Amino acid sequence: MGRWRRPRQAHGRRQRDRRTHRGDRDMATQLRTHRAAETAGTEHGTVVTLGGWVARTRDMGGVVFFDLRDASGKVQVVADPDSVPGLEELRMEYCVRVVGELRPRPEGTQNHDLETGLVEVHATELEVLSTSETLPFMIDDRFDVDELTRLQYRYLDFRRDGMASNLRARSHATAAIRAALVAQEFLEVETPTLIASTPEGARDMLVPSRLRQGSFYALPQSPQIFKQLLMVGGIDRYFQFARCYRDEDFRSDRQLEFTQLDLEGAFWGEEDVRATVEVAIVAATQAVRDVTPATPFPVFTWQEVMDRYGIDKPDIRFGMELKNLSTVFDGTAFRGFGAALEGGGVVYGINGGALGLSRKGFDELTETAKSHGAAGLVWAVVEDDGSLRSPVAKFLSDEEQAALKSGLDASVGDTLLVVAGPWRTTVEVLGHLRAQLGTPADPDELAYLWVVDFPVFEETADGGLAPAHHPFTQPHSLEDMKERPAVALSHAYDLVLNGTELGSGSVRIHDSETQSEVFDVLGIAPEEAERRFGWFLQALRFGTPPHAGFAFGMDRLVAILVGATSIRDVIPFPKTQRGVDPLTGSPNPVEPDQLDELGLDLSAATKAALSADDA
RNA sequence: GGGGGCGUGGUGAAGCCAGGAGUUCACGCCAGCCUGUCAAGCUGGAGGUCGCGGGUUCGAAUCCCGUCGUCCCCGCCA
Repeated sequence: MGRWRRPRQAHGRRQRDRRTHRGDRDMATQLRTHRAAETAGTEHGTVVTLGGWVARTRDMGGVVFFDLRDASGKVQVVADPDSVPGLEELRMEYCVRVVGELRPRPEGTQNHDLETGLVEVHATELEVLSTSETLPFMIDDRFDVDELTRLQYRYLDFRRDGMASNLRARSHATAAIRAALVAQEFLEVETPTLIASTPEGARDMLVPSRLRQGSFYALPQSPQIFKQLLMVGGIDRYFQFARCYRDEDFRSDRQLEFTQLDLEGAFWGEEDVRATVEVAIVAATQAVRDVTPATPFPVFTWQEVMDRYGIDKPDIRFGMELKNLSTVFDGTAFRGFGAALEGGGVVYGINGGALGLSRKGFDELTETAKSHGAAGLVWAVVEDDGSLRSPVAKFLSDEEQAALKSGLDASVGDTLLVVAGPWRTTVEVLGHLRAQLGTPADPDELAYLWVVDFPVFEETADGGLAPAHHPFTQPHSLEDMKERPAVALSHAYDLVLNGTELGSGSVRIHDSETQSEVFDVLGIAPEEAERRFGWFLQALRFGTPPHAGFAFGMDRLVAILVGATSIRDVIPFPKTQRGVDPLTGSPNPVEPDQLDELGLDLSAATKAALSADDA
């Protein structure tokens, strides 16, 4: 151990300092003996010293109450202004130290909404440790505050119960995962955050090099290659809470920098990965929610979730599954369906339940469907007499209407939504509608699931094929990949929770021969592969063990576990949608000298924009 | 890159559609009263360039155009 010793803070008891017992009143003064929440279990009559913030003052004239809040909770302090100087000057969020006797509250004045509501501290001494300016917002979750203001004063936001408990939840989840993995003999290994840029994937965050001007580091989008090198190096089981960086546009569940639990194991296949990730997820869920999700999590193939839910990250807390109605409309007179079927397409539908939509509502749904690529949307409402009210009812035979109703298990009042077209587009359109219309019966339910057997390629906007995962993913079959790329599958898998993709992983390619061939099929020329990944291909030539791994987003996981609508609520200092930290003002322009040192010069347009901002 | 919501004393909102004096509500702030409150209560007070710029109008927080900020969504995120 070094010579720095930290006072032990566990259970709120500060390690006793010997000098206090000698009666020193200077630096050795014990600033507090108890934390606020501990007063509930402390013997009446004890003289306690508390340190914390003035949450609320209630000045009755002859007697003053205030709530003293610290990290553990709150306790009421009561005092007589004649005997305790400074009491009437107290304002919200003053930081104070209070000495007083712990007493039971008089009969009838207990506060059962407060954990410490049966006691109160009768103050004999009050010291204002520091005062507070008028607050920009109330330290009280009952008041909604604009998020920008919260971010500008994030340190005050932390004093509010919501953020404080989110930060605790995150810490507990992290600690639980670490403990669970260490118990399974995983090694926590750090990997660099200044690495080489590779063009594929998300946009890299770049850091200019001073020692090699004109060259740049990239911040990692993930520790992918490094953890594979650890496997080559015989580390066997690796994990890391890895900060990752992707310079793409923001969403409520996306930030420039985010944290993944990254793990990898040697001599592993898919089942080993799933079992281990489940251990980590269960540990985190228990730590935050105090519930134990059933394991193993359900496993779906990609094909199955697309066909049943129209999305690769389904929320299965509610039904409303997609149904293939193609056979129902085989030979139909309705051209909207008939043309799609004749063109090799499909007809799928969902039962939206009792939506009670107006004509305008249906128009909006139709717009949604079209914006996701549908030619149109057919809707039908089951009337009291069992007939269908629909713009296209007159084109559908009685048999087709009956089969539509039975195919979607429709009851009176249900709204049926039907889309026709190419399979992929059709299911995705319905998947969006399902996600928009469906509501889980129990919003607290946690529905974890695996999606496996992703395709190797996915279709791009211009009809071409692009790799769906990173190029180190093991395909099911190299032959399929070459000969039937559109349907070839890979050993890639996702973990999904309540309609959110938590993370993904894969079985990796572990020999350079296969890796080279995959690069080739992915359209990366041998020379290019050698130039960019030569060192990695070289590493694979030294007896690489089969290995597989996973990474999931801690921000997303904790956000869902605590019920936050945005990961910003579980990130201490997040950035706004424009990538700005309103508290510190990052990113900011730098001095010309700094740029010179890096061999950089800003474009004329950028300089002009900067000086315009200054003016 | 595109679509949408929002921007009004320190804070949160209403006012905007249908133009007529910075009007209102709650919290906070300042002063006073009050001995059992706990989002204390009562009385009084201070505090705003209605994000910014332009336009329409006799007159703009309100209508129009632009711009900035923020949030949500599409694209993007191997």
